Amino acid sequence: MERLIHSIRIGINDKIYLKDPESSDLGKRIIEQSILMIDEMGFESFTFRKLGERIKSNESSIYRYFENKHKLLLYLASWYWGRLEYKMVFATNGIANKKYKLQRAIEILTQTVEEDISFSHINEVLLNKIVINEYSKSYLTKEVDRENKDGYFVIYKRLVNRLREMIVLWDDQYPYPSSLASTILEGSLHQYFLQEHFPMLTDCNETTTPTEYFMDLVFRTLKPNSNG
Amino acid sequence: MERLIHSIRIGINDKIYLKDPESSDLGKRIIEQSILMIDEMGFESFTFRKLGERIKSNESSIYRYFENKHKLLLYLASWYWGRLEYKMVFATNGIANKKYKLQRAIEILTQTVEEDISFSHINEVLLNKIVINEYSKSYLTKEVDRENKDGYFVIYKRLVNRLREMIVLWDDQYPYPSSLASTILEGSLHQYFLQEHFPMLTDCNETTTPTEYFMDLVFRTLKPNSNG
DNA sequence: ATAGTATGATAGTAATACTTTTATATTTGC
DNA sequence: GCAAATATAAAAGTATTACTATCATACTAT
Repeated sequence: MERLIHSIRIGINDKIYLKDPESSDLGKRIIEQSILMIDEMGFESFTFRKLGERIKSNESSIYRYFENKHKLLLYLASWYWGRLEYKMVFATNGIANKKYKLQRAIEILTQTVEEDISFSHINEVLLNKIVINEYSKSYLTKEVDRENKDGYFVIYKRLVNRLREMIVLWDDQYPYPSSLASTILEGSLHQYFLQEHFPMLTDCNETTTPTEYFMDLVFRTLKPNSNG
Repeated sequence: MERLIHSIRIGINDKIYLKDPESSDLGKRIIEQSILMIDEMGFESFTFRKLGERIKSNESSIYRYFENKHKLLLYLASWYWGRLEYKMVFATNGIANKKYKLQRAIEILTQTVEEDISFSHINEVLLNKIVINEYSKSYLTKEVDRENKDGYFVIYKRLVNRLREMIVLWDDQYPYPSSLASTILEGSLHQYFLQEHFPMLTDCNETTTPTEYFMDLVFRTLKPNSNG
């Protein structure tokens, strides 16, 4: 089953890139090394020139794949959310018990990637760290509405919506299922960030995970609906 | 009372600036116009050169007040959180009823600034919008630990902690008061952002506010403790 | 064998994020 | 009221960023 997960290709909006990085060796090196570099130096300090030096390729060649580093971040984020969506759908598919289904979803969505078990060029542990530290920057821009219209955030939106649906399934009387779903996804990244940099602002630590916090929060908040 | 609020000076860590912008006319123009410009063009496009042109001053003069635009953002954010802290302390001070106290705090912290009633150079409505759109960028950096150590986020941390204390006051059995407090503050900004740009991901709209959502969430989650 | 496509090397441009120097106002201390 | 100190302005300079353009070369597909 793990092998099956790894062989799945994530369908990313092809407007995000100029040339599909999955289509060539250079493209894959761009993705592989950009993940390592953004993790190391942060998104602000990361440049295509530096990436070019690292992969011993030319800056201008990288520009043939991505317009700019912002688009590359959107690509990485889409890949990450697509992967998470797949994991969630896989893990919850066929579960009849509504509570258990929602529990499994929350589990998957609020866990960190602990080890990179994939054989691909994408280091999922580091990609997870990048999403925690940089994802907000991909939408906190003046271009967000145009890019949203162009479908750059579809996967993320679909994921929030899937979670929302499971919330409604368990409690169809709860008035804020969309807000709760978006709070779980965004808040989970935030709790991981706080754990690392502002431990005083969170109860999450080595022994308590964001998963436990959100699991508790959700099931204190929701009541099972009448139809079981 | 409103007048009293306005006459309060926010005590901002003096390491954030090189020269106190409150100490001169030029300093105040820098703050005043930077708020307008960051709101207009977004933090990425905003530069000290452009600000210099706008206030008809010299770029190098602005650099005598702030090392760079990142520090300026930290200054604006600190001012905003300091102001909010003051409003919250003022609004909750002396309330004996623990539930009502917490309710008032959540109300203050999750509301937007609707109109700029102050007579100062700081447009609080726009500053509130800036915090929604840009605050995350001030801490999602590689320098966050050093800057945190230097005390650049003390006001925000103190605010989260004050909220945490009121949560504990109402329910001292709840295991995640810090996480809940940080979720409310951060999540509230996020819900406002979603309302504006991703309405499908939130239940907040013209008729339902983030305040209602979080008020409901918190009081579904917490149970009053035995000692009233 | 050749046409097409991908990549590489080099150079160039405009803007950014500053720093430095020097000149000119303005304030303040006596 | 004057000198000294301080604040601001003007101008120029530097390194880096974020690209774009041109041309050469290599590899690939028919």
